[in-house]
Amino acid sequence: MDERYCPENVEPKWQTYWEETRTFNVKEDRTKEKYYLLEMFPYPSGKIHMGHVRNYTIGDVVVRYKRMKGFNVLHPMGWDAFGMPAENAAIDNNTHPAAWTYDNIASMRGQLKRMGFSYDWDRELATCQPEYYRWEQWLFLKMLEKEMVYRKESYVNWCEDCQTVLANEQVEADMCWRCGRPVQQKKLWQWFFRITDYAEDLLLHCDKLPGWPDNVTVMQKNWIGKSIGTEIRFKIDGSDEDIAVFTTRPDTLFGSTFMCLAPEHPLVESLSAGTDQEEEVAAFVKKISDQERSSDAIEKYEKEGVFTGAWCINPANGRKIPIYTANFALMEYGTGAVMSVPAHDQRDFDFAVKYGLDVEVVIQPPSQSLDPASMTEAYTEQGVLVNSDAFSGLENLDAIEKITDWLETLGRGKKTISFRLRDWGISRQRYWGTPIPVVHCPDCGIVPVAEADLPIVLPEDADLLENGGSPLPGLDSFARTACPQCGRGDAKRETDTMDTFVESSWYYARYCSPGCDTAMFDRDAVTYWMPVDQYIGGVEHAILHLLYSRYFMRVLNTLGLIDFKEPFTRLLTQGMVCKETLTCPEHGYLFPEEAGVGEEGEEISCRKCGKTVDVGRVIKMSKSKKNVIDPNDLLEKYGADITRIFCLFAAPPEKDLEWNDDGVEGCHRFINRVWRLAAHCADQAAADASPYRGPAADLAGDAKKLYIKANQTIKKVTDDIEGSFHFNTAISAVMELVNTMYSLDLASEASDMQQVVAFSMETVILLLSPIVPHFAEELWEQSGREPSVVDQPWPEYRNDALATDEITIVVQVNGKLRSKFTADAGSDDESLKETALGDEAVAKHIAGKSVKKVIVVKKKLVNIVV
RNA sequence: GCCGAAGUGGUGGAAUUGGUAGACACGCUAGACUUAGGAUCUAGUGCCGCAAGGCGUAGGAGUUCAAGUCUCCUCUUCGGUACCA
Repeated sequence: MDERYCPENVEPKWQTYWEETRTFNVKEDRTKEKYYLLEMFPYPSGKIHMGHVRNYTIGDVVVRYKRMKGFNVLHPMGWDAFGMPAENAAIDNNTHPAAWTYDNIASMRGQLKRMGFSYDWDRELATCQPEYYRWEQWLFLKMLEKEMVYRKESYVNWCEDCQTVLANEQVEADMCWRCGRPVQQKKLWQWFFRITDYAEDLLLHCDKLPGWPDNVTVMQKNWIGKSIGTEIRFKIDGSDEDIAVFTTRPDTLFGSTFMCLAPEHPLVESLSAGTDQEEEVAAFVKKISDQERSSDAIEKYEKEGVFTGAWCINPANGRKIPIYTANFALMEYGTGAVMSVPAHDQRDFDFAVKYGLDVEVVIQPPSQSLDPASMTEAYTEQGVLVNSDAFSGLENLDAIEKITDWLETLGRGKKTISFRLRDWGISRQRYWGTPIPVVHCPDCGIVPVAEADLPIVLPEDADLLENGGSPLPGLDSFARTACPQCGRGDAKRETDTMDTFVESSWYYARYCSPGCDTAMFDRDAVTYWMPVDQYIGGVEHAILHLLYSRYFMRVLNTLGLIDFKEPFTRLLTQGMVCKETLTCPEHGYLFPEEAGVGEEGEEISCRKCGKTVDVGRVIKMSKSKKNVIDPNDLLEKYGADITRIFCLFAAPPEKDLEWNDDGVEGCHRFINRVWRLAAHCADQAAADASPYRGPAADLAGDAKKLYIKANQTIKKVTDDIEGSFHFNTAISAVMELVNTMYSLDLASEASDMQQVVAFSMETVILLLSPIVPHFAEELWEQSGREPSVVDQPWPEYRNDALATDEITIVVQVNGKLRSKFTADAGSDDESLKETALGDEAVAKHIAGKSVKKVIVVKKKLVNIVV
């Protein structure tokens, strides 16, 4: 046996063994309970980073544990292969997105294999393969048939200089990231999935996902954002037309003193036409339309608006109020029109102050009297209605329903439910994605491609354009086609591709039968494996990816393709791996080794140019932020197992991890401590002893102590994996057991001690085996057992071997710790109290005071109140 | 802005229903052992103090015999984001 653990010899040996024995390849087996564990598949960016290592290590431990528990475990891996980075890399490196992507897949697959992850590689898939996206196109056609997908006009970021559409990420401070020119908004016809049809159901089931973390379901609920409110119709002055608004505060209707329309609202142009305001309105609309309309960007803009020149009538009191168009009114929410009540809405108040509009108080707080002239902010709390005709005097919460009912009798309003969730726009004016399978015919309009013609293969002979735009519209061999309906030869194929979130919304179902070429998936396989029992991935996907996946399963369910609706039974949202940024003004982001390490208080400087490095914030590691740490260095130096155990030991999985590899030496030492311990045990009589598995009561002394510790450790590790995935505490429990073994005289000739040592050593190996599998296999084999440790059952603990005979009792005086003593585990409260009161250290603190009360907490503490 | 989290030694992190704050590690300080290693072993290590003792879980209030844990307020950091009318 080597002096120390040599990963360079051991790890390839067992990786080959697992591969040759096809240990992790699975089939449907109805005699066994299934367990489907999935980690979010990676984007093939080139190299795996620490976030992947952390994510996949967590999953791998659970998979190996469940396997030992007797489950038939599915653990697949694949590639989320379409997306923008491939296009950017293609332009930068003069290659093709496909070549770049497949190269990256090859090297990342190699890295994952080197980590010893237990994937069923036979099920590997990449979403850029026509065999995969074919079924996505097929589903699109089904959805089109059922009107679950539709077209409408909507805005995209547009760079006039580059003549191309930009993703939000490609817009930096309102400027195009390529040419630095201002970005405009451009209206295009785009495809949308009607996810809002499922808003109610998606919301309802947020409460039926007990295996999901609360923060995720809460975020999803808020994202869907159901609000019950009232739609109120205001008559336009001098016209028969109405403007509908949606409000959750109809109780404030009498206080509405102006109205705001979204700049995109269809009435904005017609209302201002012919008025003095026409030009000003047009200029404002143009200005707003050039601004990025994402919330991040909008925050930067001050609330502003322009009078449209038109007025409307408040249906409650007949008051004539001005109609504005304002940048804070959104076309996507409610009706695109806001009834503004400046006295009771802060945004409206700010706007009213800025433009000198009336403020009318209609709700009075209980204790004070509001005066519009002296108000400095809106009053948004509860109160009693005033200035509201027949409704004055009502509590405002009661008035909500009463005013709504009244409006209904007037024919001017009704109760309405509104969702914040918007339909999912899936069109992307990009090359590297799934082609949308429709044809635009000058005669027939939009015509779906025939199912028999699928897949519509993304042409791989296209060259990316320098401006980053899609080459597809200009590629006649792809874009020109015959109309599937009338046969007309000059029809144009749809050249937009799908949002890459579409591929990731169903890949987990495809893993059940990845080779299936007659359907999206084999129904029997999906029935057996789905839903995913445990999904693991970054918390940054808490909303979009997870919500889209839930939506997709509902679509498949509606189409009769599956019997369930929720894709993921349990969810673990893993924290991000973060890193402090080090930025040189000359060279941009620096890796730590490129920056000179400054002494305390000293400035850090760049090794290349000597300039002072800016030590920035701690942010998530990501390709785009160029601060990824390459796990290869760790892997080279320590091997897979030490990298794995270190990732797990550093922090509990749901927590963010600020990367720092200082602690890795400790894990390295621990592994070698176990290695030497195993070697030592093999030299002892324990090598031949059969592991003790009887009751603790039959043991005494060190043997009993060790036996109890081993049983406690099994319980602790099992509970940690099963319950919370807190591997860090599971590992420290095993460290404690190992420390206990080191502290005892293991060479004792006593046969029961030898049996307990054999049991403890076996326990250590088995408990560590999901975490450091190569290491465990090697020790298992060297202890003279047959491979493989992955086929061993998970160790069981005995309930009669968990409690020790003696307990430590803490003594407090007025809640402050003053003394401790040990007592027999069976001692009753009264005797503990006696001992505590008689304690020397305690006597000092209660001397001269009278004991008012003594609180005894069973087997824990005594608190004396004086 | 909104939604969701997090804040504990020099560092990563432990702490059942409120019940010994700092498990387990890293680092550091001594020492031992050496055919000097990427060792290994032993002891110490929250802060202040010679000590008795006091102070300590982002900050401030509160509830309680007892608060890292519960309540309220404030601050900071992180993730998501499409200005919730």
